[in-house]
Amino acid sequence: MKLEEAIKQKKFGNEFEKAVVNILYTASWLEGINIRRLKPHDISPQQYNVLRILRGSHPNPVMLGEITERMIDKNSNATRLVEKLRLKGFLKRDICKANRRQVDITITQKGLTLLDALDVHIDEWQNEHLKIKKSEVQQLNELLDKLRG
Amino acid sequence: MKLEEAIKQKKFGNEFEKAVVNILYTASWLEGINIRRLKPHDISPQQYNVLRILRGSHPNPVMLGEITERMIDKNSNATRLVEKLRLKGFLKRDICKANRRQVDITITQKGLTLLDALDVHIDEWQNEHLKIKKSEVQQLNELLDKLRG
DNA sequence: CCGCCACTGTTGTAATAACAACTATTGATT
DNA sequence: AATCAATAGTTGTTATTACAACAGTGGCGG
Repeated sequence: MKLEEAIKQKKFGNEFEKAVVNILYTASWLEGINIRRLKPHDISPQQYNVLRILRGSHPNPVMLGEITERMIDKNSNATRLVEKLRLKGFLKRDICKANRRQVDITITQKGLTLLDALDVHIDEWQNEHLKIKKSEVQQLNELLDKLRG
Repeated sequence: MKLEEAIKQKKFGNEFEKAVVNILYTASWLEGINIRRLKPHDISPQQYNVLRILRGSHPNPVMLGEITERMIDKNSNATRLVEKLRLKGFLKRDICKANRRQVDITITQKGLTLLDALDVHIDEWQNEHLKIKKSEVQQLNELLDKLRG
């Protein structure tokens, strides 16, 4: 759907302004879809993001600060996200013996199983919601990378 | 900057997954820049969004529900955003006489002045942060519109 | 009219974000 | 070894979000 219809705005100051609104709107739209996808599993998009970072370096642990650096939304508070996931049994937390300031986080089997379950329908999910061809989506990725400089 | 560097992730399941992350990351990045731009004026991005909607139909009022429909982030609670802006004197609220369920919102001169002040440096702001050519940004807008279906 | 349902906003709440101040640990310097 | 700055996380606080329940108003069929 055209952005103009989605937010019922006829015109924008210029294409750049429109792009800013378009990105923010599309992100909010995706976030909503994502929340509904994750809700049955009782995790938030940020918690999902943490688990995926952990899976990426499994079986090696990731220190807390690195989680923050690698999160999509850097404003999330990794300490509290990790604690919530720990309570649900999706990861474990260990104080690093070599450097006791540091906290090593490792995803558990339960966490891996959850991610696997979420992966199963990922293709359908993409086909259902992302109405764009593969060549176009590549181009989109390039443009977004370029925009950020 | 390439997304892979920004979030230190080497590879993605496919280009679609990467696009989702890329859009969310870029939106979070833009949101951060926007917060810093608006902070000196003591308003949030959502409050800014409301004021711009109101300016769009000024001098005609906009009913509360229409504000919600037209907001970038539909999850914001328009009642409370409007109340905050009213307390700062940027808009006025009137119960519609023809239909007393309805609340008509109108931007005030003070609100218009604030938006004008924010408009002044908008071109510089775009040039400083959005590292992309006009033809490309048009393409980006088309791709985002298409992606949402 | 009366009852009912759809419409328009409001309010309550628990969870989360935003931001800053704080503690603990380490390494470097003298 | 004592001091100091830098590093790594934690905690506190206020504001905002997400979601749902609620209340008032208007329109319409009987």
